[in-house]
Amino acid sequence: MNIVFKALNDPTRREILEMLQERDMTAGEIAEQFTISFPSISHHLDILKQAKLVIAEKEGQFVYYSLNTTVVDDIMKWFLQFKSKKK
Amino acid sequence: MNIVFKALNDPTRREILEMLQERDMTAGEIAEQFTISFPSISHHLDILKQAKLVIAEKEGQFVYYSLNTTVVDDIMKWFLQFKSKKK
DNA sequence: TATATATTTAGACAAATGTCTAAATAATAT
DNA sequence: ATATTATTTAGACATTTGTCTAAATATATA
Repeated sequence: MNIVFKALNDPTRREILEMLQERDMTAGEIAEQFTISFPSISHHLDILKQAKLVIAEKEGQFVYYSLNTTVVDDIMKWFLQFKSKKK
Repeated sequence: MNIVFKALNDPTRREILEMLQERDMTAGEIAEQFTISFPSISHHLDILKQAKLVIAEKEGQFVYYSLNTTVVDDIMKWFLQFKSKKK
């Protein structure tokens, strides 16, 4: 859980997640959308991967990234505890 | 939104939120539950307050902290975008 | 007024984070 | 085989973060 919140605590990484919600993309396609360097984006992707928020699949020389929504479900469950209490 | 994810990115602060989900507590009561110093807890409470995740109300010499669930709702909405897409 | 209690503020410091450039790895094309 | 393209790894560096102790502020009590 810690690692997931850590991964979400960066605007670039959250934007990557939003992009991947639209369609799967290669590392290069993702990096093109930002002004920061390719290695920095690669590092962000690694953090998202560690948190299992994204899945990476190699196809030839490209690496396709896609969203892993099951972890999003887990986070949602954590937040739901704050809704259950009757006021 | 940035400030909220930042506030959530710490296990102590998340634990404070879970404690406040049970009942309102004073800064001192909260601090007692942890091994870290009072000033550190005070700092954590300040970050939660900045994110509007908690509300602080002074009563005499005590400061009561309570959960602000409306911000939790906003976060949930952000996560919901990842559920809407049909696969 | 002086003292005790509750909490925050200030300043220091080590560890973690986000960024960069340069180099390495891997696959494809000439 | 060599060059090109896609991506990651390594190392450096400035900024941010979480923690601490000491001091300050605010309220209540003797």
